Amino acid sequence: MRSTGPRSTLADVAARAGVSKSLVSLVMRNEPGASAETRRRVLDAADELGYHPDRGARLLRSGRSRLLGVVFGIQHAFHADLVTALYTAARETGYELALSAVTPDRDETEATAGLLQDRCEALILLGPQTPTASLARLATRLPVVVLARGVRGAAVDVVHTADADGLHQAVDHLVQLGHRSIAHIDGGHAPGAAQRRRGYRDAMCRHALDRHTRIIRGGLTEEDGAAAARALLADPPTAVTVFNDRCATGVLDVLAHHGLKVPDDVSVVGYDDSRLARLAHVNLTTIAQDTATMTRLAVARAIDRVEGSTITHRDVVPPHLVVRSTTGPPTSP
Amino acid sequence: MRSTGPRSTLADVAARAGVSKSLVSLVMRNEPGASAETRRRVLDAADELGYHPDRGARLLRSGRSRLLGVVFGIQHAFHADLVTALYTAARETGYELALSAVTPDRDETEATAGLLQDRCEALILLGPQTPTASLARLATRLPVVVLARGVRGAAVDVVHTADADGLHQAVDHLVQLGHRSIAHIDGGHAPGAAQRRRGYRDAMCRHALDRHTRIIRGGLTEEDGAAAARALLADPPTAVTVFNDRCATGVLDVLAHHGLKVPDDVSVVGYDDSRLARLAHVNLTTIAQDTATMTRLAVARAIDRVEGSTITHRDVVPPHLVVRSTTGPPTSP
DNA sequence: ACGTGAGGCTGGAACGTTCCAGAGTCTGCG
DNA sequence: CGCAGACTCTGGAACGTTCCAGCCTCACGT
Repeated sequence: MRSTGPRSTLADVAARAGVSKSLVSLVMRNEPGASAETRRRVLDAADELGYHPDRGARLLRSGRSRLLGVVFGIQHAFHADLVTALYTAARETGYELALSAVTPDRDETEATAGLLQDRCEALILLGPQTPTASLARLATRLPVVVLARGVRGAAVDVVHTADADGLHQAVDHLVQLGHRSIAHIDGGHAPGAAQRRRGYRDAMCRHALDRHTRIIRGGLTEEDGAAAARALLADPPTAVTVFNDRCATGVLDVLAHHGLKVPDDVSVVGYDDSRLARLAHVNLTTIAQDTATMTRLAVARAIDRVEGSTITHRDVVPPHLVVRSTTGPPTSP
Repeated sequence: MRSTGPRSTLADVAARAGVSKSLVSLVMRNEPGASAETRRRVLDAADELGYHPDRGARLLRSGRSRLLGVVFGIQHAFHADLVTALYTAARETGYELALSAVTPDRDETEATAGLLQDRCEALILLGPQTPTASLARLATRLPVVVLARGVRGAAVDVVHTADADGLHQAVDHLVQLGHRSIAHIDGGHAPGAAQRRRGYRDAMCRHALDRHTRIIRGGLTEEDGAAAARALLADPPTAVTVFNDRCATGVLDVLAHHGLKVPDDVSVVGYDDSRLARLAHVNLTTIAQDTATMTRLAVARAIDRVEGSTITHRDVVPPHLVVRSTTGPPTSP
C-alpha cells in the first residue's frame, strides 16, 4: 500500500547522469561551476529519480540547520498570538521555526533541550521564567533572544514592550474620561508586572492622584483576576487597570456576576490586546503590544547573531491604547 | 563574549569519561550493555559538557528519526490541552514530538509540509479540516493518526470521543435535575458537531421531550456562543447544552450581562472540559473528553504503524460528565 | 583443569551530504 | 610556442551518529 520506495541519493543521480557526486551537489545547490549542459543533464536525472536532498545529511556536513527554536507556553493566549506573528516574520528570511512547548508537565529546561537536539542555530524564548543565570549559561552555547520579558544583565538580546508606557497611556485615558478613583490589579511576580505597576504609580502621581493609588495583588490568569475583583467589590473604584487581558477577563466576569455594569459602574483596561480582548462580546479596551514589530525584531536579532554579530540589543517597543467598549466616563463621582 | 563553544560530540564525552564512543552511544540511548557504574560516569561527563545528541546525525545513520509530528491549531484551547497530554503520553515511548502550528496565516498543508521535511515517522493531526481525500493521499506517504475528529473512510487511524454519548449524558443530567426545556447550541460544521447534535436530539426523544427540542446555530468560538445566546434571550429555555466550552464561555458571558443567573435561571453544560471550564470563576459543568486516554491511544497507534502494523484502528473513547456549578434544578417550570 | 557463555567494552565502517585540493582542458596572450 | 588563468570536473576526507564484529575477563559447570 504505502510506497516505501528507497530514497535515491546523490550517488544515484551522479551515476545516472554520468558525473561525480560533487558535481551533482553543486548543481543541486545552484552554485556556479557546472556547464549549462551538464547542469541540465543532472537536473533531468534528479527529476527522473525523484531525488530530494536529505536535510539531515546536509545539515550534518554543513553545520547549518537554518532553524530558529521557539519556546512558548502553550496555555498562554498571548504566546499563541506571538507564535502566529513569529511564523509570518520568519517566512521570508530563509529560516524556519521549530516549536517546543512548555506545559504543566514540561518545563522550560526540557523544552529547550529538545530544540538543542534539533541543532537550532538560535533560540527565541517567550516570556521565560528561567533565572537570568541559566539564560546566560544557555547564551554561551548559542544566540538567545528573550521576547516579551525584560531581562536585565544577561548577555542575551531582549525584545519587549515599554511596559510602564502602556500604563501611562491607560491612566491618561481614564483620567481624560474623568476618572479619579483608579485602581491597578497587578501581575504579582510575572514578567513585566513590576514595570507596569511602576507605570501605574508614576502616572497617578503625574496626575496628582497619589492618594487614589490602590494596588491589588493579581496575577496572570483569569483566576487571579477574579480573586482580585472580589477583593474590590466592597469598595469599588470607578476604573481599574489590569495586568493583562487574561486577568481582565476574570475581572469582567466577577463584575458581571455581581451586577456591576461595565463601563457604567466600572471601567476596565486590559493589556496585550490578545485574541481574548478582541472578541466581540468582550470588546476590551486594552494596551496593545505591537506583536508584528516585536516578532520581526526578535527574528532579525536572532539571525543577526547567527550571522556573526556580537552586539547585544535591547529593543523596547512602544505599545498603544486600543479603546473598545469597557471604558467610559464615570457615572457618579 | 560568547564562547560560541563548539557543540560537544559523542567523542568529547567519550574522551572525558575515558570510554569509547560506542559505549557512550549505548548509554545515551539507554540500551543495555554498560555497567551501572560506567553509565553514571558517562552521564556525568555528558552533563558537564552540556552534551545533546545530534538528531540529524542520528537520523542519518539509523534511518530513524523517532519523531512524531503533531499538527495543531494554536488558537484552540482544547488543542493546547491535547498537546500537553500528548507530550506526557510520548514521554516513555522513546519517541519525541515535533510541533507544527496552524495559524490564521499558515494552513494545515503548510504545517504538514514542514513536518515531512523533518522526516517525522508518523503524523498526529488534531481536529484537521483537511478533506478526507487529501488525508488518504498523505497516508500513503506515512502513518497518519487523526485525533479529535471522526473521519470516515480514509485509511488513517482515528481516535475520537463518543460525541453523541456525551450529549446523552448532558441531557440525562439536566432531565434528572428536573429540566424539560433544554436547548442545544451546536457547532455548525465543526468536526463532531453533527454527532453531538444527533446525540442531543436522540436523548431528547428518549425522554419524550421531542417537542422541546430546540437547536440554535452556534460554532466553536466564544463569538459564536455569544451570538447564539443573544438569539435565545427572547424566550430562554431553562437549560442549554453547548457544542464546546469555548462557545459556552460566550454564552455565560451574554447571560451574565443580561442579568440571567446561572444556574438559577438557566443551566449551562459545555463540552471538552478544557482548561477554560476548570477555571474557578467559570466552574462550568461539562462533558469531559478523556484526553489522557485519547492521546495515549493516538501515540500508541502511531507507533504501532511505524513499527509495521497495517491494521486500521478507530478508537472511540467515552466521555464523562463533570458536574460543576453551572447546572442546578430549574427554579420555575 | 578446561571449555563455555555472558557481560562489558572497543574499533571501525557505514549513512548522504559538503567541502577542499587538485587534475584536466581550453583559451588567449606575450 | 609556452604558459597563465579560467573553467569543468573528480576524488576523498570530513560531519556525528549507529551498528556490527569481535576482544577481554570472569564465573560457572563438568
